[in-house]
Parts: sequence; structure tokens; C-alpha cells
Amino acid sequence: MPELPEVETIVREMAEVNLVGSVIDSAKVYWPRTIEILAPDDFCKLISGQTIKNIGRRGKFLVFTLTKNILLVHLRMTGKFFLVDFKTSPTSHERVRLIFTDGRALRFEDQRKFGRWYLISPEDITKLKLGLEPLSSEFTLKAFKNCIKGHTAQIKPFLLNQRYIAGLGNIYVDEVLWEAKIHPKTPLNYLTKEDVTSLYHAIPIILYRGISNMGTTLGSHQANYFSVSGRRGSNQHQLRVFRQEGHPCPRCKTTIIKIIVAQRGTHLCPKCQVFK
DNA sequence: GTGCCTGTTACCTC
DNA sequence: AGAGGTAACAGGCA
Repeated sequence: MPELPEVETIVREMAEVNLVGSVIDSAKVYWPRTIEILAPDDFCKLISGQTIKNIGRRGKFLVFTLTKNILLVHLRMTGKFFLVDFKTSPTSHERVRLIFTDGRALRFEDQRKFGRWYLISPEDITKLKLGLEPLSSEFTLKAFKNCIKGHTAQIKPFLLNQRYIAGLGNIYVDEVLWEAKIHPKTPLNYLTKEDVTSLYHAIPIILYRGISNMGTTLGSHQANYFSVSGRRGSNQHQLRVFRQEGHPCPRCKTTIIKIIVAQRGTHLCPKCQVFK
């Protein structure tokens, strides 16, 4: 669930609640496999005493710049952060907790246990196999064309692959392809020049919309996306095709259908997005 | 209870 | 290169 807009919302909210500048007093690990690379004890020892100098994002990774290290967090399916008082007891899905010297604590909940934390040295951030940042200045039409060049894969799995463009997941890819009027199974080498241009423009449009709506929170159950303060996003009300099967296409009123592409549920308008 | 579905990614084989 | 399958894991849902 958390894709680029959700992660970006979390980053911004962490700044709003003045997490930058906080000093980590200690850490607790309730599910060891959340911590990659280091043994949980070593992780806790190493991170204790460090100050959060900055909080940013790279693709779907949260990037905490600490005094000595970089902390990368990937939320995968159900990872969530909450700011609590350090006295609050851990919840059943709490996997890691950072306790700050001011009495606050950052709780990491992750129902499905796929979320991962990586405490690395600053140099190692370059080892992330991530492609273009779609909302940065590096995402030019030229760079986009260049990253497509030579590939023959279907467009949807390509857009989901973080090594080419970083940050898109199943929801936003379906929305992008609807916006650009491209069928999800279209091979990259079949895209016209016009297709590539509309795709290039659709990506930031869809991502910025998601961010301005503070992310997508589908349904009501707990596994969903919630921001650090427990706020829901509202982008689910702006989805044009994702989980809209049976409803009319907002553009042409044709009934939205759901198919499977690369083993992923895929939503599209069969009239706007014709397979060529 | 049973089987199927789910927003992510890594790893494997062909 | 890319397609397809499996796995990690838990819970909702019919």
C-alpha cells in the first residue's frame, strides 16, 4: 500500500511534528527479522545516541539521516509509523520502537512483517538499486526515453520495477496508465512517441495528486495506510480505475474492468486503453 | 472451517 | 531481457 505519495506524506508529517533534531535514546526490536544486516542488539547499540539530522525519501524508502549512519525503512505492504509517548505499551503488531530523549517514541507497526529497516553507512546509500526519482529534476523526458530504450517488457511490470523508476506501486501504476490512455500489457517497444510523452506527463500528475490528498487509504481495516498521527489519506476518492471495476470510466462511461497482468490485479477502461 | 485474495519485493528457473 | 512461479506473512472475506 505505501507507494511514493504515502511515503512522502509520512516524511512531511514527521517534519511537522519536529522529529528532525530528536536524539535517539534507545531502540527496541520486537520482531528481529525487521532489522536487516545487523543483529537486533547491535542495531540498538549503534543507533542509540544518534540524532536525526534529516528525514527524506528515495523511491518508497524513508531515509533518516542520523549523526553517523543512514537509516532506511521500507514499509512494504503494511508498515506504519506512529508517534507515541515512550510509556505506551507495545501493540501486537509493533515490530520496532525508537525512544527519544524528549520522552516521545516512534512506533513501527507492521502486521504482515514484510517491512525492513537498514542501518547503513552514508556511502552505502548509492547501493540502492533504484531508478529515476519521478518528482525530481532528473526526471526529464530525455531521461525517461532513455530508461525505456531497448526494453520490450509490458509497460505495467516495467513501471512497477523500482530499478527503472522509483516509487510507483500497483495503485498508482493503474492510475497513470489510465491517465495516459495506455493498455497495461503494451510492450515498451510498441509505445508511440505520443504514448511516451503522455506517460511522462501522467506520472507526476498522478503522484502529485496522491501527495496533495495525503495518500490513499482503502477500506477501513487496520492493515491500511495511516500517517504518523493516524490520519487517513483521501486519495481513494480520486481513483479513476483502481478498484473501480464495474463502475463507469470517468472519461467515457465505459465499464471499468479488472484483469491480471504480471500476477497483479489490474484495472483499466477497455475503451480508453486499447491494446495495440 | 476452507480457500482465495491483497497495496511489495527478492529470488529462482526457463 | 523478460516471463512466470514461489516465498516471506497475516488477516479479510465469501
